[in-house]
Amino acid sequence: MESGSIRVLSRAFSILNCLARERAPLGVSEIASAVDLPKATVYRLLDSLEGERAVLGKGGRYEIGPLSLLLADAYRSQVGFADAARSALTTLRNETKETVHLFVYERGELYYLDKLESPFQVRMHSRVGGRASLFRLSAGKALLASLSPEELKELPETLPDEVAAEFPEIRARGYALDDELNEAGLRCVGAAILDEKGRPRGAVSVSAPVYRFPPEKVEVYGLLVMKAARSIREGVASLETGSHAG
Amino acid sequence: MESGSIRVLSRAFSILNCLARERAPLGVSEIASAVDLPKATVYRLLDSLEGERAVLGKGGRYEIGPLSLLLADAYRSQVGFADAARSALTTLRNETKETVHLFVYERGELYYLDKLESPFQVRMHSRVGGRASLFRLSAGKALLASLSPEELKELPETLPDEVAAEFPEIRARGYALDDELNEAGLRCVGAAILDEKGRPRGAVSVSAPVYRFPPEKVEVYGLLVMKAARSIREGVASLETGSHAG
DNA sequence: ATTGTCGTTTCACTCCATGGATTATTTATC
DNA sequence: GATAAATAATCCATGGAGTGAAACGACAAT
Repeated sequence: MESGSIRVLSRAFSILNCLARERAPLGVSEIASAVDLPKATVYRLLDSLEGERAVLGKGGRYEIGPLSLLLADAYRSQVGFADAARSALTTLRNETKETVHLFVYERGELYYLDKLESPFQVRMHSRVGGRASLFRLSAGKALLASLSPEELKELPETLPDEVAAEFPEIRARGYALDDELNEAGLRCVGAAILDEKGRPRGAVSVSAPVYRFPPEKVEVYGLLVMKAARSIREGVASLETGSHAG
Repeated sequence: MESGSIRVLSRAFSILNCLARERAPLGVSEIASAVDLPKATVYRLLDSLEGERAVLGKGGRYEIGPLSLLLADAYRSQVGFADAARSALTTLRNETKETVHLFVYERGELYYLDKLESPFQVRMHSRVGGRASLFRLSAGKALLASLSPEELKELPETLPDEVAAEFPEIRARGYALDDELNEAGLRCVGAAILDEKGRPRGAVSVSAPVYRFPPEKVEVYGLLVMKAARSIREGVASLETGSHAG
């Protein structure tokens, strides 16, 4: 249990997280057993959440409600580069014809902010809004390589040595490479999005199955990813530490 | 006060709504006065919300957190046509070079689901996730025109006669027109997105200032909007009443 | 008809959120 | 750099608000 956590709230959010995971309308009993709470309690919480439009009740079945859109839109505008990144991502996807990801870095953690799928149908089970690994993804490693030593020490998890060993190479190239580290048969390159002070705010990456992503393409895609990262930074009026929305 | 509403929850969500409105980091005191609650209470709620990643605390200032992304992504996938619509929206925007909106219809209410801005810089103060008027927007009227008489009676608000009077025309054309009704100097056309049973699930619209949207273009844009609505429907594997995500 | 399941409602109990007061910390002013 | 003002963070006695077992009603399957 966290330090200051109001029980009703953590319960309510565990229901929301449950609904977000399932992505399908669930009944009260299903939810109750999933979050391990009495039916009556879950029912009351759902009722209350529905009043806030955080969930949507459809004849006894519940799902995530439209309030989420409002909040996510606000979050995106706070991040600052989310909107500006859309066109850069589109370009990158069109240039590579592969799946591209946008990440945002918040308080030592990396989150999927957006993605554009490859036109080829290949499963990539990344989920927008989910937490991403700083150590296993190319985007994460590219981001870490641009942190100061002090910032590296403040990370929630300790930095593995083998990741730190890659930093000189990443800094020299400008992008990070991930060779089937995260997932077998998948290769990706990622670059950090830096603000005006050189601090990382997020990252971009291109991922593809190795059979479409041979070693000789690494350099090509690497440069494209860097170009995208740069254009995202430049496309934003201000990427100051306290970026406000217009 | 709603029927079954847990006080802590409605307070927590009023804080989230407040942060979403402001779109800038706020201090505890600012929030407390905005939502009219004691500072200590707001502080505790923020602390708890931060633990859930629903808000993000940055040195005494708080903003919406990344959990919103996860929830919104789930909501989009539940809606079913949100992802499929992206490419149809892009096409529509490129064809018209004007701002296009995507709406979702839920329980008698219309919500902004997505938008693509015109390359021309004209302010259109729509906010993704916000509620949209069923009676004043072309998209709303197009949607209403495709509802059955029984469904029309179940609407949260009573249908104005002048709106109902437009239905025959809208049904004949296949799209609805809004002549500066919603906002002076703004014209838009909208079409409903129907599922396999002919029930409306959402709508698409094109909006432009009248000086770029003369009467002779209404028919052209109207047909394009209809084409987009149709392609969104067809782009979705299943738009059944209980649409699940893959 | 019967049984089982699930959503909904009830209500007495008690636990937990409450908020005024206090302290710590940061920011502004001279 | 000392003082003051504002704000964030902490504490704790209190009672009202959330709790959940149980009962009810609706529906489906057998």
